[in-house]
Amino acid sequence: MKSTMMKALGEPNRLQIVELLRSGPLTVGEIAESLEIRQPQASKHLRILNEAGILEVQAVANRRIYKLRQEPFQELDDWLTSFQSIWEEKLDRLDAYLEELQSKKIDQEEKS
Amino acid sequence: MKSTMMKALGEPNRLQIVELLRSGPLTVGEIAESLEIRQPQASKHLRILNEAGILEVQAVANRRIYKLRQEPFQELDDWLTSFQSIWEEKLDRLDAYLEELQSKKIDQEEKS
DNA sequence: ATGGAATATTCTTGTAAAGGAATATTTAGG
DNA sequence: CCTAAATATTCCTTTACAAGAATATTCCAT
Repeated sequence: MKSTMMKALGEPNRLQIVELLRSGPLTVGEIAESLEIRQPQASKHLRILNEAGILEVQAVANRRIYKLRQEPFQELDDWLTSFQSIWEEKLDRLDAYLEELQSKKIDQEEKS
Repeated sequence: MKSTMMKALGEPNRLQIVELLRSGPLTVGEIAESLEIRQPQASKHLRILNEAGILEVQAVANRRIYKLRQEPFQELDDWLTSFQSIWEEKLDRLDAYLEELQSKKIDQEEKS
């Protein structure tokens, strides 16, 4: 679900992790060091991002290499694109809406 | 900040409000009714969305008409677009990364 | 001015989420 | 086997957040 992804990215450290991973895959330790947070917190944040479908892991010996998955970002982008088309059409129809309210009010007055 | 917007949209009701407002401006009461939540909760969620810069209000007599603002969505879209270019380049360079790790390991062995 | 409708705010309470410290797990190397 | 490194997990405490109920505010019509 989109709101799961949003929620995951709503935490500043996690958004920073995503920014970091834009430059390529990284290990937990590298991420923790970059963000200046402790390793367990890094692991926890990575877990949440992973469970939200934003990341994927590859185990290499001792290490875990995390990288971004493309799909969720693609999906989000599609969603936003679907906004663009509507933008001019419906969004700024405040005038129309006000008139609508106005006519409802008149109806109501006619009844009384 | 982007994470503020994400955080705001990370709450399911609030994301639904945004979906609703895609069809045009609405009053608090209409939103509450649509989402089947109580008016005070609707007001609270709208407040958070508003403070995140996602909405704007127009007072008309008794009512408050909320509508989407374009800018934050545009900004988010730009961010996502900036992902696309990086996508093929750096993201899937796991091979390269592994080799890098490998060479570091060799360095280390040379020292001992 | 009074009452009612629409909305916002406050207060409280339950629950989730984040950080810290400690501990468990896995893996490679000796 | 034993140790050290990298990572994950658990437990605890504190903070943040959402829903509910009640109340305040604003505005219009009478």
